[in-house]
Amino acid sequence: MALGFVPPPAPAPAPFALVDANNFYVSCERVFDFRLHARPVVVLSNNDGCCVARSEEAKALGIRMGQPFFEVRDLLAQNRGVALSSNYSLYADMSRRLMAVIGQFSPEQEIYSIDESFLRFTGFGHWDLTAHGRELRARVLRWTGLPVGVGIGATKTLAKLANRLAKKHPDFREVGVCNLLDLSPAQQAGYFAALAVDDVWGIGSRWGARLQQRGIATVAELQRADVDQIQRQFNVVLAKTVLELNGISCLPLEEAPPPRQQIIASRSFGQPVTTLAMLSEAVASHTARAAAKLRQEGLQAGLIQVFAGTNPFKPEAPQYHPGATVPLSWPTANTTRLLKAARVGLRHLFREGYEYKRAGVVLLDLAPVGAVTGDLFAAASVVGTVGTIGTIGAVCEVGAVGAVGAANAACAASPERRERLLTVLDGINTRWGRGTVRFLAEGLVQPWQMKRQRMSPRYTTCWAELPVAVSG
DNA sequence: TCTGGGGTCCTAGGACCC
DNA sequence: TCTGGGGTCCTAGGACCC
Repeated sequence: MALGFVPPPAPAPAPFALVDANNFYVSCERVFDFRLHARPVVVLSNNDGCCVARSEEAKALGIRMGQPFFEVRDLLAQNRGVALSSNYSLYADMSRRLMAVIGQFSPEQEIYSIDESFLRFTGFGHWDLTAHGRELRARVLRWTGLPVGVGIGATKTLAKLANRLAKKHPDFREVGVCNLLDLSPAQQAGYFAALAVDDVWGIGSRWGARLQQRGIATVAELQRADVDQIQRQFNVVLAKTVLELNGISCLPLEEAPPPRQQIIASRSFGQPVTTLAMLSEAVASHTARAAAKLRQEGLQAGLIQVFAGTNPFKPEAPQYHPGATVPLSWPTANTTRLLKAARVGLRHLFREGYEYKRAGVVLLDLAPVGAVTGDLFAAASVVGTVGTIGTIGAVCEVGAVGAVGAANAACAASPERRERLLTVLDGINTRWGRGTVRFLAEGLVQPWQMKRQRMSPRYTTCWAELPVAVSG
């Protein structure tokens, strides 16, 4: 017997695209310096330590992601290669432009990283998404100068995989777009059988090796794997990956970034540090940087962790990697209070007799300003709670370079005045560059600062460093 | 001589409580 | 002689990402 009501077919789930720039940092540099074209180029990590971006020519020389620079210096020199320090002001600004153009191709966009963006195509049923992807690619190149790859699939994981094919596979590399929805199941199976399992988003080398031990070496084999068994032997994350490979969407598009859980600021030193005084300067500098980021995002921290470490690549030297956690007596975004707390943590963990190579701070227990109860005893604490970590009364040892008087005045002043001082300080540093006005505790000479000897100009964010066009 | 930095999530195990 | 069990919270460690 037929029922009177036939439910309408469920709408087809919306497909995803993943767009990302090729060799992003290198491509940013090439936009402004034609001499970098058609030769090996690498961009180095902080401290000019490792290669974190490589041009195709550099990859062809066998230079690996994350490879120490000193290992490839000669090889690069022999091949007319160029190594550049990373220029984050430039990359962040280029990223902003890139994301704006990509966002013109769907109202649903997730900015996933500095050079990657997901799009979702809800209600694009009648569109030729492959052509849409080609137009995106052409417009990004025209408007920003950056080459991108486009992968399209039924889930985020499949879109990521398609993006990989778009960049690597000869069938797609020319157009730079791979749309899995265009392929028959048999064609798709052919490509997936040729891809290694650790080409899948979320599967690194460790799990790749473990999967291989269990006879799962290719993407096609992982796609056919038993989900429950994967969940038991690995975890729920990998089980979701298997579902996603089968077109069942488990990872939603995150258009608004989830609330941040922590802010980390740390650096390796340009040269080893042995004294508490110098370590203290470095930690103060990282704390000030983390605090500025905290305010920029409208957050307060309830906890600060300080850590330091010796050089793990020198195992013959005594190793020490301590950390200390200091709770704030109430949440704050005030640099002076955080500096005081960080200093307490550092004094606690510091031991003589080690060559420190790195230090940093983590801000935790983050909450939006206003979401947490204010300090009931703020006014009284200047005199009333000296001795407790982070009380205002103990903070006034800290001045500021270039604004010493103001900083000290504000330190003892009302909460409103202290807040205003920090706003002014942040404004100056945003306008004139980080460190223009800084706290005395951060040090004047800063001999521990990282190496950065190969920086390109901040072509798009600094008036003094704009590229100049010369005729003739 | 020379080896980055900033994030997230999951799980296991211990502490603690009733 | 004999010593529970379940729940929650926290942390450390391990995995992943770019």
